Amino acid sequence: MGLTRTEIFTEEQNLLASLFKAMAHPARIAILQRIILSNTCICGDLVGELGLAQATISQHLKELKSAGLIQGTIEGVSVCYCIDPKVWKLLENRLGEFLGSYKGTTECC
Amino acid sequence: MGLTRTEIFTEEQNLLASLFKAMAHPARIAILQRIILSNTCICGDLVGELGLAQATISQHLKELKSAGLIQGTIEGVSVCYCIDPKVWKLLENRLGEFLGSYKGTTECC
DNA sequence: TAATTATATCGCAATATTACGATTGTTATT
DNA sequence: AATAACAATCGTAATATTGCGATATAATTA
Repeated sequence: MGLTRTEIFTEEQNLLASLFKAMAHPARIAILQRIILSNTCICGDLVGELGLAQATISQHLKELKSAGLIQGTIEGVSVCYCIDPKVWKLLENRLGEFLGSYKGTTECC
Repeated sequence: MGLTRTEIFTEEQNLLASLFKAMAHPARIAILQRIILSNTCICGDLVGELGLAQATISQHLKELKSAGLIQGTIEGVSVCYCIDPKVWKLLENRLGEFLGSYKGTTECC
């Protein structure tokens, strides 16, 4: 109990859910927005800008990274993060497909 | 501790995160897909089709409903669920805007 | 009215998430 | 080599999520 039964769902359903999950927190949305804004990467700026502790930011970055949404490369003392274009495109495609599959034509119940 | 600090984020960030959260589970993706497929609504069919207990399905439906993604109307003994077109459109717009704000032009770090 | 059918809700156990202080690495500077 | 700066990890507490059996509620049918 208390454990998501991924085995009973399709690859597609699990993939979409995991991508959504990675973005299902305002801090992670904020981080993504910040990275997108200054296309060139960032790092510990986030700690000052969002009002969260360094450990917390680092944890959120880790989740975004393990979902594949962002990449991190060591840049001297700090770490530079940026969007992974490939995964972002995949996200756009899958999401567009999913959302677009609903045509709000006929009125329902 | 252990509580998301929504007060430090923008309306937009919290909204996006909550919509993502509502879809951040394979069962809820499956439910949405199923509703979209047979545009006309459904109900307890889900219990037979997904391999989850009735109480669990009901709980997931509740979450989708409280996120505003679906509507439920009583239809005799059973309940008929369907997509809420307004919220779905809003979702498409906000999400498209968010995802589209990244232009994978220059290579980063 | 009683029985049936379909859903929702309650209560619980297992697991996951969120947040943070403290500590541990890493690299750069002195 | 010692120090400083930055980020990752550890450990922990508080809270949330997931799943299900059992029970409650609501509407139909016998």
